[in-house]
Parts: sequence; structure tokens; C-alpha cells
Amino acid sequence: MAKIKPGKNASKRDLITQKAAALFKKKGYSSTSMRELAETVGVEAPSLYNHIGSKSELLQTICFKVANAFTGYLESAEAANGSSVTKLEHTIRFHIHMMLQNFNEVYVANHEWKHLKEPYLSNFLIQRRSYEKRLIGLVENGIAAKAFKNVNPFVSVLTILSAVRGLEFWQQPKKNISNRVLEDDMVNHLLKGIIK
Amino acid sequence: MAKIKPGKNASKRDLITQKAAALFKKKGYSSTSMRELAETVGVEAPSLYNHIGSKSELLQTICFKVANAFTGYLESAEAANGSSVTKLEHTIRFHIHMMLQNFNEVYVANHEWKHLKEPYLSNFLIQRRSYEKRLIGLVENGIAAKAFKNVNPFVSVLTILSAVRGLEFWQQPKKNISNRVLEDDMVNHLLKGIIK
DNA sequence: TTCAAAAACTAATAAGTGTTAGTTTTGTAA
DNA sequence: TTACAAAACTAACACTTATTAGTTTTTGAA
Repeated sequence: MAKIKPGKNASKRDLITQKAAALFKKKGYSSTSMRELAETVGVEAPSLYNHIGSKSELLQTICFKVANAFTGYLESAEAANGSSVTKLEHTIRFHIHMMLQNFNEVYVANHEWKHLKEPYLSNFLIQRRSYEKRLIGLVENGIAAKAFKNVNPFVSVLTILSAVRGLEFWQQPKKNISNRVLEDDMVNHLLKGIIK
Repeated sequence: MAKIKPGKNASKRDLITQKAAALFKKKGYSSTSMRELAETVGVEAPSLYNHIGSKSELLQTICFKVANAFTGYLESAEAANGSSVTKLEHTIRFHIHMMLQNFNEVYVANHEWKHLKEPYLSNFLIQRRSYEKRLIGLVENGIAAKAFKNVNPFVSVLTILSAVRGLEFWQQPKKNISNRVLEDDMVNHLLKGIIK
């Protein structure tokens, strides 16, 4: 039987990926060396290759884990009952939760995707574009149902996604404002901008 | 007399800085090599050093040019006459203009500042923090004057700055929506979220 | 205790990095 | 045309990079 490995029961590969996300966020993908990553894992650099395929594979794993999480949630939200307003609000809240709970991974997916190699780079961008289009569709539905103002759906989605993404500036000082207040204030600010 | 140098009358140093901004944006600071930069300038790598001091000096120039532009505008906006609402709106519009007109530089300042060396890194962060605080002060004034809702000023400023920053996702496809519509829609969306 | 597989190690490689030294070419004022 | 400075060039250095090869250690079931 396997002993208690790293931390809990996560595989060493998962541990390496997690440490990589933290380093990629802190220093950027290109400025993070495998030797440095190995050191935080507590091992020599070549030993990493007993568990992973390559440095760029680590980036792929991180980016697509995040992308799939968002895509998966949106699919379930679309299929659920409820108004466009509700669906949009839930999706915004999901974005905020992801930012707060998977900070490193989401940050890396947002900032370091450009270092993905083909065909992963193209796939990632296609998936992201498709996600944005479906979100725009949600806003268009809300406008058609006269729940939203007659705004430009593209601009609205851009504004919302960007504002939520900005939570990355947040976590660093850990201000004395609760996540709950933060989330509600932000959802309010963003929805008030488009709801009739 | 000097012949017609690069493009207009810009110094070669400025040309190099401009090309560097484009490359830093496209590939990231660390992944951009001096040989690559030299090639886009049309010269061998060591020749660059007749005009610049170092690679990191290029990043410093770009980042502080942007930071100083924002700081300078905010100072003049604070000194001007007008309500907090007007000042905030003008500042948002200035951000949008900067994004649309100095795309590469602003992008680099937003994304690659972490590769600045000390003491420039600290100075940059201090300057940015100070900027945010003054913007928060603007919102607090608006709340005190009962022009704004009783929102959390920190969250509001974060939301606004992030939303405007998101314009970086915009320019790439050059959608068939005019900059004017974009600007007005975004200003509207953001101000409606906090104005009483 | 035995033994095989997993995973660590050391050593090395080929490629790429920013930058300097030293030299040649270019441009322009006298 | 001469002469000097600006700016280009080639060659090279000292370092770092991700990764592979080959070997030794560790692990855990039999």
C-alpha cells in the first residue's frame, strides 16, 4: 500500500503542479526554472521528470484545468431553470469563487497562457472565445426578455469579466473586508449597470 | 544636419523602446531576447547597446512612462473644478483613451512590471498604490457629497480599474463597434453602478 | 530477506542568454 | 578630402536553460 505521500493523498504529480502554479504566478512562466521548481518540491531538477513530461506540460495542465472548470459551470448554468438575470448572477459569483479559491491557477491561466505551445495555444483561445460568446448570448437573452437595458452585449460581458478578473489585485493585502461583502458589492455594482 | 532618421524625428532610442514594447507585449519580457529585438529594429544585438543601457532599462522606461502619465492626469483632475462625479468620469475616460492609444505600453506596464529590478520595482508599486488611494479618495468624496451610493470605495475602484484594463482583450479583433460607443457604454455601465 | 519497480541522484549536453571588447564602417562638419 | 565621432559589425564570455543518460538509493510486497 502507498504510504501517506505528500500532504494528503495527492499524487506527487499534483504536488508538483500546485507548486508550479504558485511559482508561475509569482515569477511568470518563462522566469521560473525547473531547478527552482525542484527546490520548492524538495528534490533535484531531473527527478521531476519521473513524474511529469515537461515544463510546458505543467502549464497546459494548469490552463486547461481552469478553462474546463469555467466551461463546465457555464454549461450547467445554461441548462438550469431560471431567468437570464439569475443565470448571469450565478455565473459572476462562480467567477468570484474561482478567483478566491483557486487563485494561483486562475491567475496563471489568465496571464501565462501565451506561453502554451501549439496546438494547445489555439485550443485554449478557441475555448475561451467560445465561452465569451455563450456569455454574450446570455446577455442577449436578457435584453430580448427586456430584463436588461439595451446595452452592447459584448461591452457588457467584457466589463463584467474584466472586473471580476481584477480580484487578482485583491488577495495580496487581505484587506479587512470579508469575501462575502466583497462578492456582494461587486455583483451589485456589475448587475446594476445593466439591469433595467 | 541629421537626416530623416527612423520614421519621423524620433531618436533611435525611442524606436527601440517602441519595438521593445510591442515585443514585450507579444511574448512577455523574459521570453523576448535582445537578438530578437535587434532583428525587428534591423540591427545586430550588440549595436543596441550604442543607444540603450540594458534590457531592464527598456522595461523601466516603458513602465514609468505609463505610470507618470496616469499620475500626472490624476493630479490635474484633482486640481480642476467640478464635482467628484465629473472628476471620476473624466479619469475613467482618460484610462480608456490611454488603453486605446498607447496599447502596447499600457499592456506592458500592467503585465510585465514584476520583472522590474529594485529599486524600480518598489517605486513602481508605491506609485501605483498611491494612485489607487487617491482614486479611492475621489469616491469617498462622492459618497460624502451624497452623489454616490454608500458602496465600499475600495471595491468600487477595483471594479472600475479592472474593467477598464480589460480593454486589452478588445483591440485584437477590432470589432465593428466604434471606440466612441465602446467608451460611452463602458463609462455608463461603470458609473451607473455607483451613482445614486 | 529477496527482488523488482519507482524514484532519487550525479554528470553532462546542446542551445540560448545578456552583455563586453575590439574593430570596421558610416556619416557629417571642417 | 580629411578627420572625428557615432554607430554598426564580429567574436567571444560567462551563465543559465530544459532535458537526457546512466547509476544508485529507496520502497514495499512476496
